[in-house]
Amino acid sequence: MENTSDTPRPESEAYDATALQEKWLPIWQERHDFTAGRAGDTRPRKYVLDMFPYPSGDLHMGHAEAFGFGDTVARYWRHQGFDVLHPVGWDSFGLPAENAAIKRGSDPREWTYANIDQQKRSFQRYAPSFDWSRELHTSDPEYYRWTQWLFLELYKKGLAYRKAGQVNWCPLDQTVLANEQVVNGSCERCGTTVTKKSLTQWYFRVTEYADRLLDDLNQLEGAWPTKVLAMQRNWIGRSTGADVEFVIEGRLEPVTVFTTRPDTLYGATFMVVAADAALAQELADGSSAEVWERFARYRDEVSAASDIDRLATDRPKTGVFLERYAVNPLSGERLPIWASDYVLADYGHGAIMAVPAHDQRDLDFALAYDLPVRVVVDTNAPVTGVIPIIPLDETGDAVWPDEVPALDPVGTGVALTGEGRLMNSGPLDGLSKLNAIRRSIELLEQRRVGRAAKNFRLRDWLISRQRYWGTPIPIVHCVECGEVPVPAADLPVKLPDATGLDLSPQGDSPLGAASDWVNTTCPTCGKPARRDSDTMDTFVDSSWYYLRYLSATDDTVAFDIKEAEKWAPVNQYVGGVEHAILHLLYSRFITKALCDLGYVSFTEPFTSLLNQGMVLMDGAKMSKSKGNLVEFAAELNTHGADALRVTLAFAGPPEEDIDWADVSPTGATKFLARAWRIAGEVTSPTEVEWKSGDVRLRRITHRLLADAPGLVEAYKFNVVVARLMELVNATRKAIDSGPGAADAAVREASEVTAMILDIFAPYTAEDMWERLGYPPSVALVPWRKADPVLLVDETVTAVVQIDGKMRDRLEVSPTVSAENLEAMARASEAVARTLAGRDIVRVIVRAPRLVNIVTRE
RNA sequence: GCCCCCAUAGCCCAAUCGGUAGAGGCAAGCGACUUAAAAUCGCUACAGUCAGGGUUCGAACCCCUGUGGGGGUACCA
Repeated sequence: MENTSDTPRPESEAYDATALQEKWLPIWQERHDFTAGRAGDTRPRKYVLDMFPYPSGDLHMGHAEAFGFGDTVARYWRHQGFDVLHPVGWDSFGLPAENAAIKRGSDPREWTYANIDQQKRSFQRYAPSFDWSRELHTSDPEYYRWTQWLFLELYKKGLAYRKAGQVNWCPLDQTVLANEQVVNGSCERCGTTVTKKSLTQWYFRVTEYADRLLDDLNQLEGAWPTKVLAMQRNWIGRSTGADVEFVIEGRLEPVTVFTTRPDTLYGATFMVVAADAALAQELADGSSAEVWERFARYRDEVSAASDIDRLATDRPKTGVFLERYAVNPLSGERLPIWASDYVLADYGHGAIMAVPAHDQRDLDFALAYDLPVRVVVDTNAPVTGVIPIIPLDETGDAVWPDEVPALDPVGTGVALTGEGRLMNSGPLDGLSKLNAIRRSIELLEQRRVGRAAKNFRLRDWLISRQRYWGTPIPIVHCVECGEVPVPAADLPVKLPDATGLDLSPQGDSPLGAASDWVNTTCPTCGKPARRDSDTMDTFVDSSWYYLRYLSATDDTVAFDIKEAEKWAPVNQYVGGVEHAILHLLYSRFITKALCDLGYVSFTEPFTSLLNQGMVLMDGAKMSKSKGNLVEFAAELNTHGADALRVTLAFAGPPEEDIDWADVSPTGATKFLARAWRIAGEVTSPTEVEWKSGDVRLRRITHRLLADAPGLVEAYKFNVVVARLMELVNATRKAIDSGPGAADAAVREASEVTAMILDIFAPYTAEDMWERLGYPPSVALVPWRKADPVLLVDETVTAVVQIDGKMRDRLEVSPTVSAENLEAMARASEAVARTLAGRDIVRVIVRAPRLVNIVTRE
């Protein structure tokens, strides 16, 4: 290869991004520099992971951003001397492939793998430093075999089970929908209003881990975005209170209700059961024929009601009186029982005690049906430890209200939910809310009619899908033996060929029609049996993929425990906030389950998380229909990978959205060209003595070497790019109007530019490195140590303030003493002038930066 | 309704611990080079930090209230 560093290029030489890509890509593909975990490698390890892409169409700008950031982190750690595992794969099962197949009458496999080919080619040009030897596809039998293994492990532990339940149902597509496929109460595909249907489905028992999933979030504080932590906490939604048993007249078994306010038990004036719960039906069955009929009508209305109706929280409350009664376990009071849809069948026990005075929903219901309302907490009474907020007037005096608000929820229509003192509550009278909660639970426990309890918003994870393109559930249904797990030796249960199968939705999994496949023999008794024809939610595939990368080519285990010890958990996870709840929660759950099963020794899969923002265009999410789509391929062709990556990194903090209309890829190209040109202008030899170089330029170089690690680790990529621009500008100046191109500091600056630029713009950096006289690859160059001597300036500017206002500046030594600095400040002419006629009260000195003289007139 | 985040030049964004409001870019203007243009190089201008209050010697930064924007969630007892 021609060495260009000693022959200055003509001025007209142009930076050509495309040429650099074509030059270096084949060389890199030969070198495999990013293979991680080579035998004998003793470097410390880092695992940097991007959320793997779903292969639909080509890569888009969102991919460009996320994978750009992930690669910046990966390359950075490599420069810092780590053996970095940075793998990539494909989340290649899923509905879009199936939809495309139905539309064209083709095989989802073909569509998927064709897209993967295209995305892979784009990726290679974009040049993230992936270890391609670990590439995986969740739709490969060699992958989903281990997803099936995972299912069976959970099954053995009782964490995978089948139950009948209400599921989202699209009446047009005749299929079950995942929660995330229901958008505003409509099917995301056809727009039909989604209804509920009762079906027997497979679930993972996530709720068993609810406490740990919630509590362990504290470990991630500071390492995950606060927003994601908040979303997970809300989603899990733990609430504490009590289970209270109510005897039902004419029924043997008491009914248990959950409440967070057992203190208000004496204020309960009726009971409500969920209209779609079995209990409601049972109570109606035991009532008069008239009630039974009214209830049946109401129940049918409710089940036909769409999610759209349910979404309207302000719609009037409805319900049916069942003409049955419950007995309050503390007061002995007789409470009428109603059925209503504002009580949810699958939360708590599907029944509540209604305290209309202190719960807004109960109050709304009571007002709608003219039910009694009894206040049992005096929210005007002062409570120790609770500071009442009294408004202040302009002079700072307290403004006491003319009259205390009346305790009248019926009149105001507003329930009293605040702090207060108990009243009308027998043994609880006079207690504060908190103490009354405690006391009421004691009373319930003494009388064996209740106990402290907690409940979660989180529900078990429904994993069955009536789809073809997913991981088959490895269970055989036998008339004799029931559910029988497929023996490990028979895995994988491979998907049958799609040809000849009707993939269009008809309410059953298409696999059920593949008679050669579905009909089998029972592994236990050998009699004819049927395979489970559902496939798993693709979130199961992605819940453990980070472990498969560690043993991607091992066909004996899902992942090697020793490899997991070495690499996992993931040090840096990068991906979109759209997965803030589902994927991350599922992955956390699976990790905890695998920990309990003894396969891993950690409980959290991703120790730190970066959520990149979205790439917008003209303030809006990009879409073809809006006509504001920025095509990744087109941008890549026009500007090249480096300029694209620099543009995205430079646009702002990575977690914030980027409006493509606000940024300038041509600006990025200009910067890259300047940096690259300088590398060609350097005339000093590679073995030049750094110390001989221009100190001013060296200071800038070394400050960047010192600051960049902290900036990268704080995800301030935009600042690092800005600082690189500053360095390049300074180098340019040194060449043109300073010590000139032959100065050692110019070479040093250019080498450091190339080394750091590699984390954003690998092609340009690699070519600079060559122009500077070195062989590839700049990606493997160790981070150069900043010289501490160069980090200290000869002089610093000290600011002299009087009463906080800047009055003078002094050039002082960075080691100036507080006494000297104060004396210099007092000696300043500008200071003396301002100080005339004022008494000095205090002097605050923060050497060497600041003196503040505080005065009094 | 509840929860979370954000607000700094025309625009995108910086500002380690509370200590000089400006690092960088875009757009703009001027100049050098050029027969000219592009490219390149150089120079210039532009805000007092959304509003109001508080704490402090000192606030873009901490606290309170409000406004505007974005996101999450939705009858969870």
